[in-house]
Formats: sequence, C-alpha cells, structure tokens
Amino acid sequence: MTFRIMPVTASSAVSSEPRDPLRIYSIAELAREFAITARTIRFYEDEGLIKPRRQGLTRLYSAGDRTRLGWILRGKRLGFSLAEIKELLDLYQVDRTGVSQLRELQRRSRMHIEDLQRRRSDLDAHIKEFEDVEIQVAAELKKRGAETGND
Amino acid sequence: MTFRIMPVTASSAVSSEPRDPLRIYSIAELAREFAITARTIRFYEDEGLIKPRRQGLTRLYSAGDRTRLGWILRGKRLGFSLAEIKELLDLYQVDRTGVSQLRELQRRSRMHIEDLQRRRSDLDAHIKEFEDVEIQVAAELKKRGAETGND
DNA sequence: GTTAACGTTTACGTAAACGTCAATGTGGGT
DNA sequence: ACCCACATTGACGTTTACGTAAACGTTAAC
Repeated sequence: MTFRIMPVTASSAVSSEPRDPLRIYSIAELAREFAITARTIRFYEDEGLIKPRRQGLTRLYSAGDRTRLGWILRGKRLGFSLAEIKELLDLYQVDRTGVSQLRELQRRSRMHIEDLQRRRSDLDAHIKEFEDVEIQVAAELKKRGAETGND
Repeated sequence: MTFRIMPVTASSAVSSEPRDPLRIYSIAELAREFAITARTIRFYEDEGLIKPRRQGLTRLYSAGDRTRLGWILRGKRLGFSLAEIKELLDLYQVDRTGVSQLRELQRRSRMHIEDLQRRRSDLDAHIKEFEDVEIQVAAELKKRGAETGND
C-alpha cells in the first residue's frame, strides 16, 4: 500500500460545512458555490488541475474534486499562478514509495514553506502600514472634530 | 498646509539600507537593484504609478521614487494588480483637506485592511497544511530509516 | 573613430486566465 | 410539440503585464 499524504482533505475544506463525502456535484453547482463560471472550471480541467468523472460527456464532481477546487481557488487568492498550483497539487499525487522521493517531497515542501513565510512578512508589513494610516487618520479626525465641531 | 499621510516613506523602505535621501537613481540602477527590467519601470510610469523627474528625456529617480517602486513590487508579490496598486497609491495623494475626505480614506483603508486580513488567514491555513506535510514526511522517513536502514 | 554602455520612443508580440459566442445535445415541465 | 435549463466542444476575443525589436541620440573608453 502506497504511503499517502493529502494536503487537500476534508479537514482542510475551504467552504466549511461538513458535507456528505458521497455527494456528487454538477459543474453549475460548484460554479455557484465558489462564485466562478463553469468555463473556469473546465479551463482548470484543460490545464490538468482537476479530473472529474464523466457520465457520457457530462462531468461529475466528487466531494474530493470540490475540496480540490476550493484549494485551487485559495491558491489563486494567494497569488499563485495555475502552473504553480498544479505543481503543488502534483507534489502529492506522485508515488511516494521510495525514500529518495520522500526526501524530495520534504525539500520542495520546505522551499514552499519558506516562500509562504516571505509572503507573510510582506503581508504583515503591508497590514502594519495601513493600520498606521488608520490610526493617523483617526487622530486627525479627532483633532478636526475638536477644532471645528463637525465637517 | 495640507495634511499628509505617507504609507510609502523611508521608514517603510523595502530594501533595507538607510540611503541618502538626496541621491538620485538612473533607471538601470533601479532595475538592477530590484531585479526587474527598465522596460518594466517605464511601463509603470505609463500606467501612472511613478512620475520621475526628467533631465531632457532622461528619467531621474529620487529616493522617494525608489521607495515607491519597492512598495509597488511588494504589492505585486502580494498578488495585487497594477490597477489595485495604483488605486492604493492614489489614495494617499488625494487632497486631504476635508473631513469627509478623511472619512472616505478611513473607510477605504479599513476595507483594504480587512482584505489583507482575509489573505492572511488564507496564507496561515496554507502554511499550516504544508507544515503538517513536513511533519508527516519526517515521521515516515524516520520509520523507514528505522526499518530499512537507509534508502 | 568605433565599440560599448547607457538612455529614449514607437510599436508589435506574447503568455496567462479566462470571457464570449456558436453550434449542438439532453432531460423535464406544460 | 415546444420551451427552458442545463450540459458539451470548439474557436476566437480580451485584459494584464510586460518582452522584444527597431531606430535613434549621448557619453566614456580604447
């Protein structure tokens, strides 16, 4: 039995509700839920990011597919390109039998975490700046209010 | 005298060194420092993100321009579009004489901070997942190591 | 004096991430 | 029988953020 690590699991579901793991979703359903278009979902499939089952031509999405889609969209919100997201997803689908492969996974995982932490620093700095602005504006408004009354 | 709030100041300089505030920079210098091309910098100017002085046709960048450029690039790293970055930068160049304008700034600033905090949540979740993966891989490697010796 | 390194504008090219038709099929309600 | 909502596959269009090349002008080095 192959060793499995799943970053995209029910526990990490983006849309929180604990759903039926056996449920299947239509493309329109997922599009509505995630506020994207069906075109987008099909595009992601073209790019190899999701591979839903098919009933004839019609796509059927599993709970796993849904979670995966949520994960993709979170990656997008974080500013990753689809290519990067694909790479990250692929990281977990590769065969993990060999120790050398585990080491490689470990290495890439670390690199990615370091990247994420750099982003976090950027983000924190950004937030801090805007919080400073808020404070200064509040102070100025208070001063104006004290001087002129209102507007 | 107009009330001024500057999010992009020396204190928030991206590239850390405390430089001469009177220094001027050539386009190639800035390009090297930030590891981008001159084309990119000119493009940002076309888009109204920076407005360097000119000596004839040649662009001369002040320390402020340089800091501003660093801020733009950090915004990019955070996944903002140039249009969004421009909007944020413009936010601070608008006349701030009126109280109503200060309130507007406060409102937009709050909205932006909320956006940034959502991003932070996404990012934290992402980091946590990959840290979990690291832990699991490490554990698996340890187990394998104990069982098989090495590779 | 010409080669190199820097600067300029104008303009066309491109990759990514979809949007937007068009043409078609399918199943359900009235 | 007809409409509506949903599905499909092309295929071309669009926006963003630059890359790249052409054609040209300075300044410094050899």
